[in-house]
Amino acid sequence: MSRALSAVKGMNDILPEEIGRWHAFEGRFRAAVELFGYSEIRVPIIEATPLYVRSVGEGTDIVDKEMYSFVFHDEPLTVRPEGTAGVVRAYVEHQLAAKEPTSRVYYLGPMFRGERPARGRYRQFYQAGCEVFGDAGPGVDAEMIDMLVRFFASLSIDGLEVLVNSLGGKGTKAAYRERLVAYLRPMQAELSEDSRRRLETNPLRILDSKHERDQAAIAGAPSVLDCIDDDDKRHFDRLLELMTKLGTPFRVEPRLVRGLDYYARTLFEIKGRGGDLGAQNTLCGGGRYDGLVEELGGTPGIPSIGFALGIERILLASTFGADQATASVFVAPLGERAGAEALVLGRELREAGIKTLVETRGGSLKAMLRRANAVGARLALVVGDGELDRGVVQLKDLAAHAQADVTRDSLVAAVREKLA
RNA sequence: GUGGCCGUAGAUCAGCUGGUAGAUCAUCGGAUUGUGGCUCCGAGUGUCGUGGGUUCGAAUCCCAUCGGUCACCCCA
Repeated sequence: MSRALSAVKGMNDILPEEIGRWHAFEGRFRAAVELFGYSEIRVPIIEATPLYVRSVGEGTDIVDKEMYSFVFHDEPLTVRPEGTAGVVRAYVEHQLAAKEPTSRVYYLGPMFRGERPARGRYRQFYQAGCEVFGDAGPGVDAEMIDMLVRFFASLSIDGLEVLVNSLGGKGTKAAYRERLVAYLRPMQAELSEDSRRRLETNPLRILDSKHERDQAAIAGAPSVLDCIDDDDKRHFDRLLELMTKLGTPFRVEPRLVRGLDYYARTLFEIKGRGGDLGAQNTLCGGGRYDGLVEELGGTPGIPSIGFALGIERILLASTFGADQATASVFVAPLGERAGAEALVLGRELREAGIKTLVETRGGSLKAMLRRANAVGARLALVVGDGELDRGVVQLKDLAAHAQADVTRDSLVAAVREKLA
């Protein structure tokens, strides 16, 4: 539909009819991660642009072309494209490292990236994520992945696929990068245009290319796992051992890389298949970013790991039901006197904690009862002149097709009993 | 950002090789002036995504544009 005013491309309204599933998801997510000791942290949606340039990294697509950046009173600002950078900034700024040995936080909220929208990919999209600071793993790594797999399964998402890899720490990451470039350079003529450009800017990303021209080159590329040092290797092997012990399904994918620079060591991604999920089937991505706290000015040596999951994608991939918001009681008044009384009745019921909808528009009784059914009410209260004169209300059990007059005084109790 | 496909009532769609619109569901009303979910009857709504062009005449052809979607890309 074309209107004079419409939402900005790639940004969507979440309407009342859909919000139930969002609430359901949010509730389940909070419950699931709080069980593991995570506490919510809320950080601003706008941060200084250099924060993202330094953490996500120059040469990444996010920083190079997808950020909503602007200058406000001479200050370069960016609407957050991801959640980790802001959380790390807050962790460093408030010196949480000095207050507790490890910190576990989670967040929930909108992120913004100027990509071309498609199913499961929007310019304003919602992520939920967790971060753990101060634990070098690999126990947390395994616990975190297992937590996610179980959480997704509880949401009845099928076809889950867990991919894990290790990029190695700072030193080995750089060494591998050189080795990869040395391998690819001789065959650069055969590579796709994008990959040729990335050879200079971000060679690791070439491994992730689905371009047909790149497949042969990628297949023969040296594996990161052959380049990582002994420490990294021990960490990774222990992670796999723990996941096996937990029974968490996984697949080692040596070509798994991410589009953000801060990752090091453990890297994982969880994909889904079912539901209405389209081509954008990565439900969750995460990994270690051991050097980031120091990079952003925090205490050196504080390790960290985290993940972010895409809420829209989870909603597309799953079938769990919405939180119900329908009214329990529908009040149908006939006439003006009853209309006034209906408001009073409604107030009494709500004060007793009963979800009540008063038909303030009036109309024929037939129409009102139809509406009572349509909104999913369990009980209807019919009030007309006859009832008012007798000091009663007609209490109707919609499912049972039964009705009885109830005195005004005993109404709340009678309704309670019916709903119990 | 590049390329393909699509865009008709609130929703899903029909409308052949051009003669200015229909179905189903939903909505609302009615079927003894106060009793519902089924049934029956009735009603309404559309600048046929938008703008321009071809034509006596376009939802139907052409161009552009916007939006959606798929692939690339990217990633959640």
